[in-house]
Formats: sequence, structure tokens, C-alpha cells
Amino acid sequence: MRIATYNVNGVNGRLPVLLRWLQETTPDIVCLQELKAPQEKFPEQAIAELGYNALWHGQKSWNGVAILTKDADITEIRKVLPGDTEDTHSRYIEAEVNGLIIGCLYLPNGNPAPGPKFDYKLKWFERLQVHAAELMESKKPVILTGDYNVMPTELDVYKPEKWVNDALFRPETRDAFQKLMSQGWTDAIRTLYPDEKIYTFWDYFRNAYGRDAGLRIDHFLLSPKVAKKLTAAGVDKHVRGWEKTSDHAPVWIELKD
DNA sequence: ATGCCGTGGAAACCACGA
Repeated sequence: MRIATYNVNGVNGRLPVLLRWLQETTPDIVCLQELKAPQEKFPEQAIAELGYNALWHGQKSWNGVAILTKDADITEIRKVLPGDTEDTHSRYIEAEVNGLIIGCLYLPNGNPAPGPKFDYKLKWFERLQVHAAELMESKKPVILTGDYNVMPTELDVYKPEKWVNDALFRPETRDAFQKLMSQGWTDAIRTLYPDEKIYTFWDYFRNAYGRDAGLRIDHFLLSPKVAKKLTAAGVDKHVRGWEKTSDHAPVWIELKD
């Protein structure tokens, strides 16, 4: 079974790219972030024509997350991350698919840091830690995947020294990610490729993709029951080279049945 | 050192992204 995550950076603006990638790789479950579309503007029919059921939580202009399943039932568990009734951003959606719990997240960027946006990022991270701990305690098979907006280590940044004061790489951010990991989650890509330079995002300008000046910020966190089934993981890097493409590339894992 | 590109939405510019 293949599960993928993809920050599409505008689900309607990138629809041809999304559909082409879905047809090419036919993942069984897909998590999308940055829909940048209100609930009623999600391209449900075009996606259904490729055989995908969908749950989504849209928002006008910004954010927005979705979970797609190919030929499988999908049951909504929640559409908001618990812990702050004042939070209006569509950044989390969670569903059950064939007994598997899928949490699809778009963690706040947090720049400029320090400042209120960075405070929001760290608070969101704390809420994620609380919720992730509950999921871990449930002993169920759980996948928490999406755009974490965190480079966990220096290996995940093309020029670490240039990013130390950035909200995606500051010590507070990396500490929060490590604290989450210490609950017992497995970083799928880094576990299979402990020493390789692997990126999931390249800026649009300064020829970042051509220079491979990238970041690894889209992650798959697996609970122990899922980690045991992990057989492969990777990045569909070539998709970043397509016309009218997102600045992120899709990331995927393979699980044995 | 830098939003240099790109999106969506409103209004021919702005907020936002990493």
C-alpha cells in the first residue's frame, strides 16, 4: 500500500499537476496541504473521476487540508486539531481508512521569528504534541503526515548556517519536533535513509531546484505498528520540475499488507 | 542579504509563503 503527502500550493491552480501525478503514481491514500480554496471550491469531481474518495477542510485563500483514498472508504474523525477553539486555520484533518488512523497536517510556517506568528507555530506544535501523545497511547496504527515546516537536522537543509534564525530551523522549532519524536514516532524517510541528503521543497526563485538548494520539511511520522510494516519511502522529485508545479514535491511510503 | 516567484482575492495592489 502506498501513502503519499503533497503540499500542492493551491489545489485548483495545480489541478493538472495533481491529476497527472495521481495517475502516474496511483497512491492508495493521499494527504494534501495548502488547498488555498474554500470548502465549496474543492475539485471533488475531477479527483473522483480518478477513483478517489475525499475528505477536506477548506478555507478561503489560505491553508486547507484533504485526505484522498483510492477505492476505499474513508471515515472522518476530526477536522480540527484539539486544544484551541479560537484557532480558525484549516490545518488538520484526521480520518480512519481500513483501521489505519491518518492525520494530515499543515503546521504553521512561523516567520518572521520572533513574533506572534512564531508564537502561534510553537503553540500549534504543543497542541500537536498533546494530541499525538493520545494517539500513541491508543496503540492504534497511526500515521501523522504533512508539511511540518521543520527541518529536523542540519542534513535536511542545503545551507544550515543560513537558516539558524528562520522559524523552520530555530532551536525552539527543532526542539519541538524532537520532543514529538521522543513519544516513539518513526520518521520514515530518515529511518530508511539515515545519511542521505533528501529534500521535499525547493524555492521558486534563484533556480533553487536546479541548484538542489532544498529543504526536507514534509514528513511521515509512523506509530510502532505502522513502522513495522514500512518497506520503502521516497520523494517524487521529478514532479517539482513540471510546469506550473508546487514548490513542494510529493513524499510517499510503502507499507506491506 | 534579498519574496527575485507564485497563489488567491480583491482591486489593478495586497497578504502570504519558507
